Amino acid sequence: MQRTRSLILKTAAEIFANEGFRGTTVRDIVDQAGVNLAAINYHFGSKEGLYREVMRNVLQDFHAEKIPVVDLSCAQAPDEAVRSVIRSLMAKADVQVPLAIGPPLPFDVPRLILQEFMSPSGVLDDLVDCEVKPHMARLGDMLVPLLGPKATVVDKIMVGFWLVSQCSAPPRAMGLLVSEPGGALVDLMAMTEELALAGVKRLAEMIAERNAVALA
Amino acid sequence: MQRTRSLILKTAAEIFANEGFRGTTVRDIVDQAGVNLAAINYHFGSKEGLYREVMRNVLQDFHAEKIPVVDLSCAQAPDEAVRSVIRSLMAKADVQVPLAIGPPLPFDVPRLILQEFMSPSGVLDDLVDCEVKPHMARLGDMLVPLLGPKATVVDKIMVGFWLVSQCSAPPRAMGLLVSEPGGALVDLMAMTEELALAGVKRLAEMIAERNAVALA
DNA sequence: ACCCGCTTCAAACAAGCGTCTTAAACATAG
DNA sequence: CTATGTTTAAGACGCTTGTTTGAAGCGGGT
Repeated sequence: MQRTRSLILKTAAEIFANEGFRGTTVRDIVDQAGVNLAAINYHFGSKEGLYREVMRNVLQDFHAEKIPVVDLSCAQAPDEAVRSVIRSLMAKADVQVPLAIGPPLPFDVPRLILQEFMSPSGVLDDLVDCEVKPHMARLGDMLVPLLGPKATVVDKIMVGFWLVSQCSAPPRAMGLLVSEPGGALVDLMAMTEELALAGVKRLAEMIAERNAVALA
Repeated sequence: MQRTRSLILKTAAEIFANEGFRGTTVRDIVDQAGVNLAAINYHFGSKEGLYREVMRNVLQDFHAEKIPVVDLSCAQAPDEAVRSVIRSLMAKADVQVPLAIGPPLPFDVPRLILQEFMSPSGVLDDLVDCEVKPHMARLGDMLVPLLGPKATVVDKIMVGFWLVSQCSAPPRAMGLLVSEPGGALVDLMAMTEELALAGVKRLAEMIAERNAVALA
């Protein structure tokens, strides 16, 4: 039975996203998951092993859910495709957004990734090249008509990284105000979507422009 | 002589910005600062007290260095004023940028703040209203011509928060690629500046627009 | 029934954490 | 000089951390 295993994975992803790798304790995880303390080391070898597995799963879901958008709509309506991805990236358990593709992930994926960006654990150093970057490049693929034919893989990865950071940090920062009376509540997500869309298009333009002059 | 005290403050700010509050140990700080372990509790009472003091100092420098820009240039050339602030915000010890105003702070201020955004320590909960938000509002003041006369304090704070997050998360995320051959090295900061400028103006427009319809 | 591999459990482990204590050196001002 | 405020030193305090242990529980096959 792997019920305990998946329970740990689900709970750990949530807490890792909230507290980061170092800020999370294995006892927090097992308490919230309602499993035994030793289960983590039994199933994943160590806290690091669990973190690796969480990231692997996240990126897999990431991959599976985001890719369909690319092919179907980048021909005519790239804006709406990008918007779908942005909404997906912003999907969070306690801030539900209507999604164009697939069910929302039960935790804040970009936050999980951004936690790793902000204070790298060092655990994923050997995984980032073969796991993380390819998935980010997929996000950049969507903007290939904007990036131009000379876009490198690095360009696409950069766009993906930018997009992920964009969908987590700004809404989190601004979200600290929603408790205020008169604060922008419902339009926070809409604003983020608008800004991310405009920004990612502008970023793509700048990259395309740079590649053009580099060519000459 | 309070040499030890200021040495601790300087070193702590750096490590807090890199590792976050929880990821930082007092022994890391005293080792790197070359001072005695008991010095932290002597001068600041506790690790939390040190963290509070670091944040207080950061926000003061913040205040002192950013405000002059507002008055002198928001009349004719708000773009350049915003750019100055953006460059200041991006200032980092190991990524020097030419600054329009004042010397660069010796550590990554927006990163320090964003660390707190991403996984709140709970230490600053009582300070955020009377310390953090006013300073963020100052950043929003700069865009008052764009925000319109109906802009609330909350609007300005939101713009400030957005700007801070914008100057740390995206360049950090994209910066993970600069080691790659063919990656965008020098233009990373320029791109961030461009995107942050365009974004903050767009954000201000959206807020002004919302306030306009709320009025009607 | 039995044994078997897989899983769960409470308890304990060593190491690291923030903090506190006591002591002695050092500086500076009155 | 004395007196007061800093700084260093070394050690220990509980507590939390990630990890390990050995026994107990479980389910299926012969």
